[in-house]
Amino acid sequence: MYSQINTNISRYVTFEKKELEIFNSLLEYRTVSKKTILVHKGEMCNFEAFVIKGCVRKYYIDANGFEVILQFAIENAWVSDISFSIYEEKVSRVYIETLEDCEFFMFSPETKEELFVRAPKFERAFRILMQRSLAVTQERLFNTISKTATEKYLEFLDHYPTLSQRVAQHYIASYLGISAEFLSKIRTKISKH
Amino acid sequence: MYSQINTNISRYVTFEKKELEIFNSLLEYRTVSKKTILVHKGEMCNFEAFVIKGCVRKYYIDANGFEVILQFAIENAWVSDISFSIYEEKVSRVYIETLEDCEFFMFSPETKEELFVRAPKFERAFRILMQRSLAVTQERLFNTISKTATEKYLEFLDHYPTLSQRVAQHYIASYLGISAEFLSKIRTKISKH
DNA sequence: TTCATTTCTTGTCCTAGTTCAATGCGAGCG
DNA sequence: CGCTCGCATTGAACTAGGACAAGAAATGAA
Repeated sequence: MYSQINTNISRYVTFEKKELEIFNSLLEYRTVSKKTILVHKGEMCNFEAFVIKGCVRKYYIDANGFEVILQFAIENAWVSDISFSIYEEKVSRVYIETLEDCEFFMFSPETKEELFVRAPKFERAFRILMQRSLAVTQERLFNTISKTATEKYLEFLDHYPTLSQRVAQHYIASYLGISAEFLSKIRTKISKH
Repeated sequence: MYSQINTNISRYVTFEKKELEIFNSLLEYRTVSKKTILVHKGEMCNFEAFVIKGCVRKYYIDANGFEVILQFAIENAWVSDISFSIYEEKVSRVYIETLEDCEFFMFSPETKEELFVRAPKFERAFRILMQRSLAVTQERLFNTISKTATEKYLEFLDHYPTLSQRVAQHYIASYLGISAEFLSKIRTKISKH
């Protein structure tokens, strides 16, 4: 049961058996059914979740009520809602919604702190994880600015080949920062090469 | 001399005097004159730099030779070139260029590792730093997708009030992901409210 | 001071992508 | 079994922003 997450966390840092046991004992296993929004019970809770199975989207809602998908997370990916508007405490809120029936391992901020106290090496693992997320997000920013819609879509298919089968197209459009209609037009154009 | 960087690194983690001494002893002080590109001597060197004084831009060049500015860094900010195209080892390369005469504290990856060995608490500080960078980049991605050029420019002025005085406008345009000409038009429209 | 180079502005034309329908099409549900 | 209802497609009209070009202003070197 834990092998999946242990492999993932050990990708850049090697842990002792004992450290992994501490890690695993602090994880909360949760199943969540399709189309549920993982609500933060009350206050600002920056949780962290590891997707064992399933698919979620993380999105924000802009001033005009428009959704912008910032991330899809599938098997072996991490999602979290590290709070986002730093400058001002704006209303822009993150939503994390399951798109399929999901299994997670979850962390509260407190248990994460406990982990770092009891096994400090995890600090390093999570730093590197953060760094990789940052690199991915920067790449995405770069693509968003410098590529055409068609290029972005083709690159998306390339990087996430399974995802286009699993999620609705208008979600992909939202992820790419284009309208659902235009994505549809791109697709028909591509299909008749 | 070190007070500036020590204040910065102590923002989210409290260090002992001794730890800060180790930290400071590993920093390399460097002055770089205006309009120089901080080259990576040869191989892939993901350095980290703290800006004591001055202003730099970090940018990528896309497939069509177009520059995209991903970050401005001024006093008390960090810049680094964490390698970026993860999926493939593409030609997309990062450039970090000084826009003014600059003073830095710099780290090589090796000295950073040495720091973590000798004072592990820094692992935590850099993790939190990473996390903040990620949040900033996500915010930027969100803005790039969901806001109009005018909104983006106004927000830029709001967040970086001094920067618009210090750097050329076409750099700001490149940062906002719009053309220099269009930014100019936005400015004239704004000025006659 | 002068000349050169870079930066900024302004106008015209153009296009990638949006918005707003209308229509078709499955898939889940009672 | 029929009926929604959300999703995808297509078309037509519209617009934010880009590309190009040419002049004005500013910077900077000699």
